[in-house]
Amino acid sequence: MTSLKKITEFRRPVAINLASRASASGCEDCGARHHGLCDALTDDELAFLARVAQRLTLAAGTALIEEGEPAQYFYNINSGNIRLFKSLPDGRRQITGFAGPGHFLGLAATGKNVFSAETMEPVQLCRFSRTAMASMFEEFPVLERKLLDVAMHELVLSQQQMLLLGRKTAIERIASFLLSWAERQEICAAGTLPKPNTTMKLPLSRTDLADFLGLTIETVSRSLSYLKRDGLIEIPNIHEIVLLRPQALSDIAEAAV
Amino acid sequence: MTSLKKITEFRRPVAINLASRASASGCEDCGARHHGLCDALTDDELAFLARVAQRLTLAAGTALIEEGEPAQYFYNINSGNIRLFKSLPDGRRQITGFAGPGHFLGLAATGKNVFSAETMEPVQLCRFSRTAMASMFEEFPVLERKLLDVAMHELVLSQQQMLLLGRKTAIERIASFLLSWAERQEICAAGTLPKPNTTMKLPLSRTDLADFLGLTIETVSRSLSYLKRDGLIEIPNIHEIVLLRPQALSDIAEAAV
DNA sequence: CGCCGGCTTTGATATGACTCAATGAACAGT
DNA sequence: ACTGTTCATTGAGTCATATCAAAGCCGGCG
Repeated sequence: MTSLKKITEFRRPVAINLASRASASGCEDCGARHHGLCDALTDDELAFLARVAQRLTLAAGTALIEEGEPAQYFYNINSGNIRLFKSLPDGRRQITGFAGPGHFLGLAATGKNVFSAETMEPVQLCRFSRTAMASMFEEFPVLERKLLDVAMHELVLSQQQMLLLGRKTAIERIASFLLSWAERQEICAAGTLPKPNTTMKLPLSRTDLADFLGLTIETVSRSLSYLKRDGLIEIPNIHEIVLLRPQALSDIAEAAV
Repeated sequence: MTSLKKITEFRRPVAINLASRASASGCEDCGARHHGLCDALTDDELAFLARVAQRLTLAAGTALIEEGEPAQYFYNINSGNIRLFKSLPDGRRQITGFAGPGHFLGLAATGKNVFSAETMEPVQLCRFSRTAMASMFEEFPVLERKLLDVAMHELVLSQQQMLLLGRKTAIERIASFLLSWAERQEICAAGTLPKPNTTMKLPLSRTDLADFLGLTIETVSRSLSYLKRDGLIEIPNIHEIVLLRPQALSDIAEAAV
């Protein structure tokens, strides 16, 4: 299949959400509801996936993709969260996104990884070799359409993040992040606000938060304290946040005038 | 075609490079060499494109896509450059990318635009209606594969830009930009440096540059002056830059230690 | 229980980039 | 050539965030 070969040759590493229904990979939560992005996979597709996939469990803090290394595998996450990032030689780090249950980490079949990925907690995932991936696409060309949709969704998120990193103040970044994280956790529908007093989990360290928002941990901490003092949020513990006044957060996030 | 309908419903607005060879749209330069990303279109594809496309010429400064407005068309650029950006209510603006000859601006067939686009100079382009686009995909499903490739390439660029916006200093941003712009202009192959003393066109105002790099025009100007003083670049006129010492620029851009 | 080590919060100071302001250069129209 | 307009450069001062430093908190483990 020369045309197939071409695809894999040209495909770049990238993090996308396959939003597979369930699971070949055994994940109970990988419904199409993830990002509401594309249809669930068919049973045929799932069965095929089950045959070519390799299941793995990784401990927290495992580096599964390293920038600059040859890209060898595709991953589909079942449970747990992964951070994706790029680094500068002097150690500065920018987290470019997160991948959670249902997300898909596609790698260049040839070429090198252009970002790194580490598990933030114990992670269960399915790994596909280059050839398994290729045969999957051959078997189900419709997958490409689905991948295209999710890749485009990722691009939309990237553009939002560029606006945040390039033009928003520290407090605006924090407010924006909290709301977008709520959307990501499907606490609220895309484009809507969560209800007041909604509690959400936040499995990120302050360092992760800082590296995602282009700030320092001190500034992150100060901004959160500020929001807390003003009664917009509550922080019962380090991994939970209560959104007391989402509308007020939104006003800050979008710099409403 | 229900499946086709679904695609268009879910497709998000996004700027991608179709890298069409040339053209239905009459562009002499739209070779596959653009980004070296995917194969040229076949003659069949080009002929089909010619039938469904609508050719337009736009004056410099025309707003062709506005964030929040309903998305109606797909565009394929023949000549000229377009800036893509997002804005905050108070006027702060972040340019998220540029689209030049051969690039493709895809719009959600339903839904709203998530970014705005304006021509930076006179632009010739082809416009496709939602239905024309849909029939094109129906006719040539392989287009989706190509779009997937270019969407992934755009994601790679976005990730680079996030690192730049979140973690680089002003001078590093300028140096990075100059080199990536050279790559974009195909003055050098991806991943390589241009030859010393290479001259390149830079059809951006300082304001565009600032809004792309998350800086102010003053800081952009100062950083360029600094590079000029140190003999890394030459600025014969506002729309041209000579890269005297690309390696030195690269050392700054990548924060080599 | 109590000490230790890592992470977070808070405080004090420094600084890179922004803001405000003036000057300079390029260009269009008269 | 002159004038007005717009955009770019340069300078001076300010401010938001980074950096440096010191507590505070919390979980693990002896």
